[in-house]
Amino acid sequence: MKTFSINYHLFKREKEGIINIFLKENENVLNSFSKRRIMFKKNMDNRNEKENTIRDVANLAGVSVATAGRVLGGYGSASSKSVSAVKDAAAKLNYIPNGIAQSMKKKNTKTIGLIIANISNPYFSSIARLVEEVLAKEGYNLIICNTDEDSERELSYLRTLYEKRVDGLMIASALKDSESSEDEVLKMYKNSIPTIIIDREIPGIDLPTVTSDNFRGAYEATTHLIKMGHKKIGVIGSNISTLFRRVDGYKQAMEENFLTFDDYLISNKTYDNVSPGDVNEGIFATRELLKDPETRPTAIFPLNNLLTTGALIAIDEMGLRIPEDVAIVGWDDFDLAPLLKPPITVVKQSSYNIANIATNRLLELISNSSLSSEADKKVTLSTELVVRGSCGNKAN
Amino acid sequence: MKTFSINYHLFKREKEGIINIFLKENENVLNSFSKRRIMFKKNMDNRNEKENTIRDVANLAGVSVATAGRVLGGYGSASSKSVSAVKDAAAKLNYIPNGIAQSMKKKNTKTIGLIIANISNPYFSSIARLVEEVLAKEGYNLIICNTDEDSERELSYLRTLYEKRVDGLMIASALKDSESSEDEVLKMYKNSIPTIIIDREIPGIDLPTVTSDNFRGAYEATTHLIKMGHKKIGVIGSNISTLFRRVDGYKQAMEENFLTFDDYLISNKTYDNVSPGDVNEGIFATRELLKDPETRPTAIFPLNNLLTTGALIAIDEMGLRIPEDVAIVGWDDFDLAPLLKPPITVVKQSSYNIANIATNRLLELISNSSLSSEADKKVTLSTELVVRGSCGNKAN
DNA sequence: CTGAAAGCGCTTACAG
DNA sequence: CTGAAAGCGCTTACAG
Repeated sequence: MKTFSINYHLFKREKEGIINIFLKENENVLNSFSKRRIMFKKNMDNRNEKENTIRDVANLAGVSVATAGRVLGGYGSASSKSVSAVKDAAAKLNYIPNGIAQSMKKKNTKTIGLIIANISNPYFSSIARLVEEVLAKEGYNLIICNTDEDSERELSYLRTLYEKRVDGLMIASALKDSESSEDEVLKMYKNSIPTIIIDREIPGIDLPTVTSDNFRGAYEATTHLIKMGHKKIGVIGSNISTLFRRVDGYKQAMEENFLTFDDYLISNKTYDNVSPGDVNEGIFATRELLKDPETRPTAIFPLNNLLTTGALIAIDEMGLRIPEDVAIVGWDDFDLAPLLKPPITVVKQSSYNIANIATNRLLELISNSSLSSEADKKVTLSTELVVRGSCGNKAN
Repeated sequence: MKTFSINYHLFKREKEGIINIFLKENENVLNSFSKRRIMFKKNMDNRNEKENTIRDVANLAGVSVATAGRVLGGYGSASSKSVSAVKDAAAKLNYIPNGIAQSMKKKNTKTIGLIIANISNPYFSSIARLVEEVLAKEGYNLIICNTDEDSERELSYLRTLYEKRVDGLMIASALKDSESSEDEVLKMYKNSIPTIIIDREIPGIDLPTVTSDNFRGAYEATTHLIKMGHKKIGVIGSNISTLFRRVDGYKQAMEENFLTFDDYLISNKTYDNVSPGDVNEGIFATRELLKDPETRPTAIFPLNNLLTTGALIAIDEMGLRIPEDVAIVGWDDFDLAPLLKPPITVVKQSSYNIANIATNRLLELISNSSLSSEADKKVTLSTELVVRGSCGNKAN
């Protein structure tokens, strides 16, 4: 029995059909594994063969690689004769430059990473939409990473994005307040990639930030409920740093109005297989909060959009009436809010502004390595309380 | 007045502070433009300086670059002594490999491109969510591109993604039926990047496809409305290829029931500054369709989720009652559908299944260069009519 | 197990 | 205006 030594150069000669002949001749001797490896190599080689490089273009145009590069890349100058020869050749070969090689030399990738909890959350998806739109105009592409509020995953994404040498990073961090001061985390963020933090600050990390005024938004919503005569108000929201700020706003409003709040009114439990702040958390938490007619709050305030959806589902399920049995203020406005019976009062934050400001600052950071006005390194956008009909009025 | 020739080597000596001295000495002579250029160069050099390469790791570990690569990349073998020396060195230098250079050699980028109409459309965002999740487990990142149903933008994205040498492509194409046979388009799609078409077929392009059964979904919904006694049924949806299929399903159902449909019942107008199939199109089209009590249909069927939202908004605005004044079947289920008064009947398609099947096939395509079963190259998933209360019953 | 060297496909400083 | 050559940071076939 013969042995076969299939070396690299043999593969290279695939053009001349050598591998095919080789395969035919020895069909029964080769085991299927090595056959598969050879086929794979063939496929790869085929793929590569199709790919014309700038060298092919230069050859066909009868100029040097340098000149071809100058014409195609628009850098340096070339005679009009060279220009047309190269352009013709490129068109004929259907040449598409290799951006990887370009990135290698130019030290940029024209790619930005966006790290968020969950792209199917309308709040994040509308941010992503706008970020992508502004970025696309400047020639950047967007890589999207879903953390599901898991900081492990966030760190793993960060590492991958660094490896890919993205030109910039926009992060709605899953890091909890306690985690953010760890050394390793800091190291990741402090690496030299221009970074903008959105949606929530990362305590202890000094980077440009664009957030809503979470504290004030929650404070105003709670104050509104109090004005409408509610004294026992429940909030829903677990382990996300934004929500901590909102809970603080709630507490402040309660205290200022001399209202006490028992612990059970602040629902911040996490549930198995439910990521923090998700619809199901809203459903489960609302059920628990409202199940006992004796102790239940007269109003609830789910602290983000998905929790709001969950709360509405649970309330409907339980057959409770809004606002007679329980009033509600939601977080984030949504198209159908005015159509529900009754229409839902919400705290509205502008994903449009967050995305726009953050993206423009990121672009500024990328081109200048610094922000023009250090003064407003932290941008806080005010929220708006949109009063509709879901809070009732127990005051009159 | 002196002239300055600041050459490359001078920049390289920035470490020794030469540029800083140079800048100080000539502060008033340099115009701000050249100062900025010098600062930029400095910044770039600084950035690069920080970046440790595998060469630095090898030097520190006292081994060759090849050995360092073998240890860090996990290919080939190395002595345990080398392994620990290299690992220590890498950790000490906070070494993060350059994925660009790796891609250059390995001919892959571990990146997939997803081309969709609009990531802020819940249908697409839930697809994106799932695609990203499956992909992330296999070590791929996802670049997201919003076309807004504009085929020009789609082609431009395609080109960029080819330049970036993504390993695979998933496309819900904005191409209209008429455009898809153009030569240039075909050329783009026929390039050697593994590609899966989702959501809608591209006529004339023979690539693996995963779609819902749009025809049948619309046929069933229309049939349901007819069974409920509706004879004058309007549909809403403009220039998107999926919607053409749905219109066909509607027509078929109407014809089978010997119902005539005037042209005005098929609302397919486009509006300025409104991308096809968007909420505003739903609002505008519904207003027109329902404005005249004499001619208005007794039921409407908006052909996608955003159009459905728009229709609901318009109906509410006009003060019409569902289903007494107008019945409605929506496309795509949504969390709040059961909570509206009345609950909305919808055609439900499974973004979960589309995303899952499409992603797994793409991964298969990437690793095998072909699909195992050519037979089911085109996968069509059935839809489900979820009957709630928005269709009334004129039949009794 | 290991190192020297080639090469991936570009860009660019240098020298005509 | 143009070409030869170096180099970006890796991987890998080859030869010890």
